[in-house]
Amino acid sequence: MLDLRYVREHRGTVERAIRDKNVDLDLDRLLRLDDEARAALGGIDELRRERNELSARFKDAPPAEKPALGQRAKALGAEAGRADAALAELEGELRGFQLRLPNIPWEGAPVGPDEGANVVVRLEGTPREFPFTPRDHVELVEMNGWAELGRITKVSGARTYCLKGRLALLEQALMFWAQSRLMHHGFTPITVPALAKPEAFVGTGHFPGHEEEAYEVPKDGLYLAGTAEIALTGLHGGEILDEAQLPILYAGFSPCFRREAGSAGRDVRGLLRVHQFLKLEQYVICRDDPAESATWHARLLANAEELLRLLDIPYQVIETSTGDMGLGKFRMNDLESWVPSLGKYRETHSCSTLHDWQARRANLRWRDGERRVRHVHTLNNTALATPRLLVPLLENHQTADGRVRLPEAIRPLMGGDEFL
RNA sequence: GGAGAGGUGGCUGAGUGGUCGAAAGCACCGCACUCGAAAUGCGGCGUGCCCGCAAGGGCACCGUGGGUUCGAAUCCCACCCUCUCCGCCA
Repeated sequence: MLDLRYVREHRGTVERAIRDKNVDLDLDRLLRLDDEARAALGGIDELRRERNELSARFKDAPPAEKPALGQRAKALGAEAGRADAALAELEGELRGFQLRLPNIPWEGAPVGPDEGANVVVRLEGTPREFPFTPRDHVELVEMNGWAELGRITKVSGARTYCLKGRLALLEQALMFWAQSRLMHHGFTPITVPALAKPEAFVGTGHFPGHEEEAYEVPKDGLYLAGTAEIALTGLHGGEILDEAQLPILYAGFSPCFRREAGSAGRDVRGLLRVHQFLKLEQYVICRDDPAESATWHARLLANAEELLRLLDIPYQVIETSTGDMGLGKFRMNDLESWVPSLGKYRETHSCSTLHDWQARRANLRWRDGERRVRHVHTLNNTALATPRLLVPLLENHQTADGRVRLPEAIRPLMGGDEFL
């Protein structure tokens, strides 16, 4: 969400963001609604002021004047009430527009309508040359009894899975390992609910717009979140944080649910794109200083890269284009891990800076040295998501006989064994 | 699921339907005292929006939404949430 005053005063910048982010939004209409709403508000305030004035006189007024005074005050109040109802309608419409206002992307973002405009900024690690034909992760998992991929659809439908045996253990080991490392980087491990109220989804910017991506629990008015970001943004929502509390660094762990509506037929095989998964998310709330949030952006990315490096997974860093980064993002970098069976890099991580766009929606603020109240900046980045990351992990480290060599970093948590 | 209690500013906690955006204390900020600190004293100290260059002015908000009234934190209704006890459960 953008400040309407900002929109009024930086119309050109907002127009460009709308265009670059490929957003369908009538800015003229928005500004017109804003004008009307402010004009209406002025009138209502004036009516109420008069009403309040009459009411204040009522008590000490001569008894003879009271009926007339009361009547006039009541009439003013009723008029204000009617005007207010009309204003509420205006504001409802205005808010609908306001919620779809995109954040202003940073000047370094490639401009383009979709992921085709994304830029590879760095390659890290070298994809392994296999002296044999590498198997894909589904084969590896099946020949080792590490999952139930077919059977479980009887129970839970497509895009669901069971991890079994040592792979089930590895998932937990990876999560524990990543959480520990982040803790040493100063992040507070925190587990959060996947269940959340729709307001929380509005707070992050997932609603309105991406309702189709979330599972709904209508009986209780709740939705299942596809990321810990939802709960973590809401966690401090409405608060005014003290400067001393900042930055807040969370390593949020949660089950994640995604309906994958619109990706029917894509990645249906295996563990790459599933409806339910586990994710450890780095999350930062900091002061609204662009230099500071830029520093955190770099650190989040570095932390995620460190984990990938320690797991010996080759990856590339993507600078996401304006059209692909999403409405609320200021900047977004994806990490894509090498998947041998596909012969390409696939997204396993996403690092985003939202500036105060989310903070405005979630009403998340801090008080600065001059005791002024300001919105915070928020950032989030995948630290580790499974089972998606298991795909490159298994495939990159497979041996000719179908075993998987564990990266050294994770061996201590897997009984010191070299192989899974 | 059953029974009860309660939701007021960062916290604790007052608040006869009118001068209450809200006492008091704590916390916090400024100043004084001090070599410095503590203690003490004085002053300040909610949020949002609108108008204004500013000074300042106005409106709204005491869980949420309705209602009664000239006037609601205070009365009425509904809902939400929290806490305690019982039941059930991981």
